[in-house]
Formats: sequence, structure tokens, C-alpha cells
Amino acid sequence: MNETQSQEMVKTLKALANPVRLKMIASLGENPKNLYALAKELSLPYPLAYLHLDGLKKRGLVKEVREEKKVEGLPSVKYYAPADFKLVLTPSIIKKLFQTKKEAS
Amino acid sequence: MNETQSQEMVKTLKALANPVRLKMIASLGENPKNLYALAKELSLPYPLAYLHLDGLKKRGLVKEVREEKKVEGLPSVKYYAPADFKLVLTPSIIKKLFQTKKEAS
DNA sequence: CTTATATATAAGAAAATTATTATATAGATG
DNA sequence: CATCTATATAATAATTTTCTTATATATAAG
Repeated sequence: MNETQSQEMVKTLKALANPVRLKMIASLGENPKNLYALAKELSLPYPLAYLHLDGLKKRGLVKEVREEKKVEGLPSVKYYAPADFKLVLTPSIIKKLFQTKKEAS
Repeated sequence: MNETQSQEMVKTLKALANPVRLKMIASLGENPKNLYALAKELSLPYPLAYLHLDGLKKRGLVKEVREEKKVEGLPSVKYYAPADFKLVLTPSIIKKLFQTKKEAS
């Protein structure tokens, strides 16, 4: 089987299969913001928001973006935006993910 | 927000975000089979396979198909195949899932 | 009549995910 | 100097998901 590919797919699906993380992507899609602001907007305690965003970052679904608005010497104001991903899943794609390499289609 | 739509999406993603269930779809995509055979093929205890297949059926990702091969008076040999679904997910789609109906794009 | 096939489901255990609480640091505001 | 913004992370608690064990039923094969 195509271990890595199918495992990566499961990880990506798990990262997306959560209402909080989807809301985060939706909110950052409206306009990029920092984690503190995102947590407030979604009424989440900061550490929880931190954990969820961390999961999205690790999966490459959210990226840090350089916002020009950094006013003064604000030290660590990081802005995030959704990565430009596209997930497509059909029975046929799933079948291919679990096919052994040798079998020719 | 579009409660139902986003909630349904999370449910579908959760149903797919599992290696066993993806393998089931992959196997049933090769050729439809009954649950007993599927469990054996994937080396899963029947009750576990039953639970996973149940989840897929409830999400409409797997359907019961009438196989003509039912030989004799075999009473309850049910064959399953993947439903013809297509899941597509992008940041823009996620954004729309969580948009309030009023906002025009 | 025992074994294999075949389905169904409950109940509990184990593991993973999600959420909370606590702690630490640091600059800016008032 | 206390409060607000802002980030980071550890440790634990709560919840959900996953897995196992047990039970029940029924047909077919040997």
C-alpha cells in the first residue's frame, strides 16, 4: 500500500474534521489576523485556540503571513491566513490511495 | 451561520478521517462484498468492522447493493459498495459554510 | 452436532482528542 | 505598577472515538 499518502490523507482529514478548526479557517479566510484576536472572535480560551491553530499549521492548512500593518516595535504579532489548499476525495481516489504501487491502472 | 451544512460537513469529514473506514471504501471499491468477508480481508474483528461500516452507511458513504450472485436460500447476505460521493474542500468553501445567509458574496 | 458462515448489538475498556487550568514571558497603555 | 495585549507551553481533566469482549440468532457444510 501507499502508506505515506494514505496516512497523510487521514491526518489532513482529521485536522479538518473539527468545527473549531473549520471556523478558524473560515475566519482567517475573511481576513488574516493574529491568534489572540482569533481566540477572542471565536470566544475560545487562548490555549485552546493555540492548540487548534497549531494543528492546522502543522498540516500546512494555515500559514503565517507578513502583515505590513505592524505599527511600532510590536514584537511578536503574527498574522495567519488559510493556505491555498484543495482537498478532493472520491471512492476512486481513496482506492488509489490504498493501492500497492505495482498494480497498473 | 449555516449550522446544518457546516455540521454535516464535520460529520462527513469525521467519517472519512479514519484509516479503517478509508480502507473499507477502498476495498468495496475494488469489488462489493459483504461485511463478514470485508472484516476478514481487513483482519478486523467482526463487531469492529460492523461499527465502522455502520458509520459509513449512516453518512451515506457506503450503500447496500443487490448482488445477483445470491446462490441458494442464503438468507441475509448483504453486499456493500461505496456511494458515488465527491467531497471537495477549499478555504473558500469552508468560509461559505460558516457564512450567515444574509451576506451576499 | 460441531464448525464455519453470516448478521446484529450491548457493554465495557482502551486510546485519542479536546478542553481547562496554571505558569511564564514581554511590550504597551494608563 | 497594574492592566491589557500577545505569545508559548505544560499538565491535567473531560469527552469522544475506537476497540474488545460477550451474547444472541440463523443457515450451511461436513
